[in-house]
Amino acid sequence: MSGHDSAVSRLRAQGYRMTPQRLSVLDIVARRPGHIGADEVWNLTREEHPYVDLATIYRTLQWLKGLGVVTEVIIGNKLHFEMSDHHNPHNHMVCSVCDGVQTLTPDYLAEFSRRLEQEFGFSPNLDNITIGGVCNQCRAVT
Amino acid sequence: MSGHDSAVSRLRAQGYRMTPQRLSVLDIVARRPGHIGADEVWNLTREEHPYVDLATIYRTLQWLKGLGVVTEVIIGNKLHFEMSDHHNPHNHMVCSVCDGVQTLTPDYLAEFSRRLEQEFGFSPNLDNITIGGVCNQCRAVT
DNA sequence: TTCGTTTCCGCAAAAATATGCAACAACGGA
DNA sequence: TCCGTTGTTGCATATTTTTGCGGAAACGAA
Repeated sequence: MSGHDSAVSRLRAQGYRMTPQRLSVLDIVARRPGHIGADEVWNLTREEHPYVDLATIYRTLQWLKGLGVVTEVIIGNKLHFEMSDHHNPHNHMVCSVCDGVQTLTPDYLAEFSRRLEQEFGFSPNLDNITIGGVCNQCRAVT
Repeated sequence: MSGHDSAVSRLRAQGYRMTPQRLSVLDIVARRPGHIGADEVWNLTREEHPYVDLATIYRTLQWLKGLGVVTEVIIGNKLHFEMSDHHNPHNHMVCSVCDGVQTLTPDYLAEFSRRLEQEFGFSPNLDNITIGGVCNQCRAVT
């Protein structure tokens, strides 16, 4: 059993049905160090359950994202996912040149977030935010 | 002539070819107060040029975005665009409940941006960033 | 004004993601 | 263990956005 057992029991406790599809998706995302694309999740899932539909993958991933179990990272024009680590929460900086990903503790965004809340009453959800830009190396190449 | 003349001459000066399609897209986005969806740009463009292809709309919009002429706003799962106003630059907060949009001066992001640059050598591009979350009213309804 | 170069566009198709609906199956209760 | 309820899935299809390619057109040069 991989490190997503607690997530599974929590979801079950919340009344969600843990289907083989969902378990498989969770397992695959948890196994992967770093992020994984939706298409790749599908391919890997089908090795175990050849019948799963791609729509189910997308639905499951969005569902897990909404529950805070996985985090979405936008790389190029594609969605990637990784397990949310609530002990080590982080955001992502994605280089638009090399598609490289660096992580960032949410401390960097805390002040910003607090001000939006205070000054506008707007509750930002920054969990899945991806910061685009150009990384050090790619900028140097120019 | 609408307020995008300067943009047109600047683009022309930079050596880009100003085709009727591009002029039309620019005109439509400039005319619209606030943001407009890609599909709607297409519909309006076709009233003048019935033959334009949707692909051209997307290509043109991405091109203008890259040049800083228009700003992208992600609303729900759709892309919207508006003229960049360099005298009054702003970002967007989009409510995930009501899809309402509020604007935000980039001052709020300046400190954050500066730190990414200094501490990671990462140059974020925050021009087109959209902050998701829940607005005051929608939170109250709960 | 015509010509040549080079960018841009229309078309077709693909890629990526989302959704409606009927059939199915998870899980608590009998 | 079996059943019924109700949340989920598979399937088909829609929607949104992107891309490759060959022909068309913009714009500077002659």
